[in-house]
Amino acid sequence: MAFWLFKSEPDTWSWDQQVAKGGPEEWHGVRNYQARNNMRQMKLGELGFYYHSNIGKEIVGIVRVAALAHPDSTAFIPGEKIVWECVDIEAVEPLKMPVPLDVIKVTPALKDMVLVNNSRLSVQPVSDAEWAHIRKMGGL
DNA sequence: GCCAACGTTGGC
DNA sequence: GCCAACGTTGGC
Repeated sequence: MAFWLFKSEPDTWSWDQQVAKGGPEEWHGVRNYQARNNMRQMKLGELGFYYHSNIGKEIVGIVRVAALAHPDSTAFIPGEKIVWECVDIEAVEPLKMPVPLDVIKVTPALKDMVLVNNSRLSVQPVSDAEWAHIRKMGGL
């Protein structure tokens, strides 16, 4: 069981919209090979954090992988091979208290998080220890 | 709004 | 295959 982190600009697609969706939603639009490869490794039912970049800059909720990686329907160019893929995710529950980036940065147990060291990667792995730590900080 | 970090593109 | 130029992301 691996853990993940999904980044989204709330301007584009926010946690509230994800919740309002009430079910699985394609995590489309990822155009980065590392992020795609992470999605390919996801298994059904695995959990991830939902992070708001730019506005908020905090982890706000927990999502579940609801469909394995499949071709990204927004990446279709006639005559070209589809290289971009996405999983589907659905909202599970919000953190009772969002965990902001600046707090993560000053927490020694979280100093190796990808979010701290490669903030531009939009789909990231999270270690078991980091997962447990942030859950607790978030009041779950 | 600025800029650092990173990824991609394209000339050689 | 290298690397400079460029575009994008995202924190500040």
